[in-house]
Amino acid sequence: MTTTVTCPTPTPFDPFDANCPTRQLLDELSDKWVCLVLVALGPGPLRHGELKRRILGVSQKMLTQTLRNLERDGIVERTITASVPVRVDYELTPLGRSLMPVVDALKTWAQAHMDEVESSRERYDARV
Amino acid sequence: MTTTVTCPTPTPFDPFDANCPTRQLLDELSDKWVCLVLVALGPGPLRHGELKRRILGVSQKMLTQTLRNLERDGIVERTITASVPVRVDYELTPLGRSLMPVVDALKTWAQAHMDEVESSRERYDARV
DNA sequence: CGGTATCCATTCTGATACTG
DNA sequence: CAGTATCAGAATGGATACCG
Repeated sequence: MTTTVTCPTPTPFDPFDANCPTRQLLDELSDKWVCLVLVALGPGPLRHGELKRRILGVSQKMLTQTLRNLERDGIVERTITASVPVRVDYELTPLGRSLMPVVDALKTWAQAHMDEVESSRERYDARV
Repeated sequence: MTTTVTCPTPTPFDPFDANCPTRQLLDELSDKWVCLVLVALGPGPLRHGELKRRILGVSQKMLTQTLRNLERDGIVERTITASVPVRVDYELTPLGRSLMPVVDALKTWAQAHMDEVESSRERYDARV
């Protein structure tokens, strides 16, 4: 006889497996600019140039590349308004908004614990 | 006359500023292996080899490098037991445990929304 | 077992120039 | 304004060999 157990989280996806698609997705989300872009888009749509000015130090190339990936994943939506010059807005999709709290928590954690991390680094570097 | 306003979150740290230390910290946390290492250490201490077997596809070099960074930041603690051969355990510090829910949420999000992301990608790739 | 050091191919990224 | 194309230099990461 066979017994079937109902599991509360029946996800077959396992990022610990190198070949699971979630491994690659996690990798993509763990990108230098993803967190900042998503947090920046949290309050509402922004144009390319506005994003670039908000996220100091990002190059146009990297910003575009990051936005393209997020658009492809369905996390960000790109809207083109035909005008002269053309206007392009980026905003979070519902999927993107579901990710927002997560990346925002990451940013907030970094801000909240920066001091602790810095003093830990000093201690670490001192004893070498 | 000067009025002082008490702010609930008086963090002067701003990761949108390229020179803020949180920018670099966020960058470090957004590393390919950090999330997996922390999630793996969630349940309890693990040896180097155990971690390597758990996180399929990570090279010894990358695992060591990731662990060193996390140790330096005070997120992971490294314990050496003198024996033959030597035994090295890694475990989350209290600071690291405070970060756990965040990275776990990221991993869980990836698992929960992998299907949506994949179908979005197919749609995106189809219209090019 | 855990770790370091070295070598080397690959990838990444910023700068620059150019298009619609 | 938004974006693409190109190219050279930097950073990355894997493989390998070796140490305590």
